[in-house]
Amino acid sequence: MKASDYSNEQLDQRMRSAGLRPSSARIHVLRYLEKNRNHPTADRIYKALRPDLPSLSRASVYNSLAALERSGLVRPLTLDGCELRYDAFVEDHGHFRCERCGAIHDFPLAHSEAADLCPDGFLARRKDVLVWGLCPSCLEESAESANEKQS
Amino acid sequence: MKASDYSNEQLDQRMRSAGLRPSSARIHVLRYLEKNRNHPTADRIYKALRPDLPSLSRASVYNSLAALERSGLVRPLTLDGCELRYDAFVEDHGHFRCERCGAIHDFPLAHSEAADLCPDGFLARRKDVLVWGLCPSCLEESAESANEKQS
DNA sequence: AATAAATTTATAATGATTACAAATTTATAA
DNA sequence: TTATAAATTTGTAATCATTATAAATTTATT
Repeated sequence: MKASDYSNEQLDQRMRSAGLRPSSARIHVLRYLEKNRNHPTADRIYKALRPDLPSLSRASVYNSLAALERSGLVRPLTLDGCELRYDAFVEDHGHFRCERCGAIHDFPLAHSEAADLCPDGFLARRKDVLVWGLCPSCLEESAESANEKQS
Repeated sequence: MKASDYSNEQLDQRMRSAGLRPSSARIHVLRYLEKNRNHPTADRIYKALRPDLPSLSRASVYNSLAALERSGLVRPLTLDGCELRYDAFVEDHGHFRCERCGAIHDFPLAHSEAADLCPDGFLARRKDVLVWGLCPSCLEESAESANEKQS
């Protein structure tokens, strides 16, 4: 993504073509999500924007996220129990959460998988795939510690 | 599942072999989840058990669910934003939510899909797949109403 | 610049979940 | 069985995320 894509004019245009009034709060929230692809919560976004926008209210962040979601510019996801996170990457993709280090990795869903990921006779519009397990570096570490025990 | 599987002795045994102390609250919660495969929330379970167990507290339902989850006897899932649901069917499977009628359908994950559902180099331990869309009967209805408009 | 409509703000309310300490239940050993 | 220690349950208060609300502000339109 080019730097110019974060300009107000660019975001303004994208919101207009999505049928959304480009208010100040919405622009800031969307720009934050474009720059921070780490699935932040509403509260994290609020706290991050606050220093530069002292008048921003928590409710505006929630309102903006709801509006952006309705227009398809961002999508919600749940990683832990009961807290919504948001993602400006709206194409279908999977999320991998490492049980050891907690890191989240995005991964693509191959077309065949995505198509099959739904029983016959059902029409799939959107998919959320969340996989828990061990990421490569944690796998390596646990292999090493197993070796140490052996030798 | 046989009727005998709901007996206290059976549930008692399953909990013991999972390394869990078979307390009264846990037995009732697990039996409810075995019988009601509709992904109930903690509050739904609490309200359903209350009439027969007037002394049951909401906190015990939460505690029991947490203990059952730790032992792998039930698994949590999120269907709507911010409310945990529980499932006594712990094998990997997908959930389909109809955007029109709201019904939830469980569907199996084919082995190949399940195996591929994770990038190379990662070790998958558990998967959650949630698909939104239209179920067969709602698809049919929307096709009918489209026909009416045409004719 | 004036007006109407939509959005934001600040705050209160709600809903789900967790924390906590006292009371009870469960497991273990005498 | 009874005594004891450990774990669990209860009831309540506290917390955390989110939604509701009404007044103030901003945005789009005339």
